[in-house]
Amino acid sequence: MTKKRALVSSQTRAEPSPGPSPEEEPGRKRRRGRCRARNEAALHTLRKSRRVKANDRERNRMHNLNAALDELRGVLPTFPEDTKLTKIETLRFAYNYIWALSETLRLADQRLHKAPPPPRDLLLRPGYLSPAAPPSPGSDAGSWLSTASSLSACTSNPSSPATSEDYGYGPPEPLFACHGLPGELLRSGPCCARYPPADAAV
DNA sequence: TAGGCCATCTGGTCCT
DNA sequence: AGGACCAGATGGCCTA
Repeated sequence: MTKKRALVSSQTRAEPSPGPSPEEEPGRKRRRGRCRARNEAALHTLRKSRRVKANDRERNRMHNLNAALDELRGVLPTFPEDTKLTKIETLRFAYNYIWALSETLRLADQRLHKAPPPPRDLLLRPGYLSPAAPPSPGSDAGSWLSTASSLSACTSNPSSPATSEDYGYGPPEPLFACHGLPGELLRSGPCCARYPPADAAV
């Protein structure tokens, strides 16, 4: 494993602390030079040990970060279940997933308050819940609903970001496409994050 | 073999 | 001063 290998290497790679040179001789000037050499050696070992500590902390920090990322993976539905999303996929998918969940809540809330339900044929339209353009947080769903007809279900590829925008704060990629009602979205939509089912297109 | 993903190291910067 | 955070560099592993 890379991790173990690197761990070992970081431990073994530590250079032996430079001791006093063998050709040291007694004498005043020599002694001063020896002091300097010792100071430098001490400084060197000090720096070295600080670096090693810093490396250790950094490694630990990244492990914590990865653990958090794993937890996030754990709550994201994928298909097959043991699919491991990459880091970037996990983050972008989580973004979309949260958006989809809140959109579902909003729709449910609308219905609860007797708002006219969206036409069923619209709900059943392929890609209804797969915003190709932006589920930007707080945005109105209407904007992307209008583009729904141009979407194809489960065709996006999250692992190949197309533009530099993908890494910025621009609209997220459509990591999944959903076919059907919001409930179905929650159950099966995001499974398309990585392996779009071939029969997903309705 | 090229490209993607990842872990680690490292030096710089900011904060406490 | 020391720790946290960050971004660039490097090298290994895996897959198409």
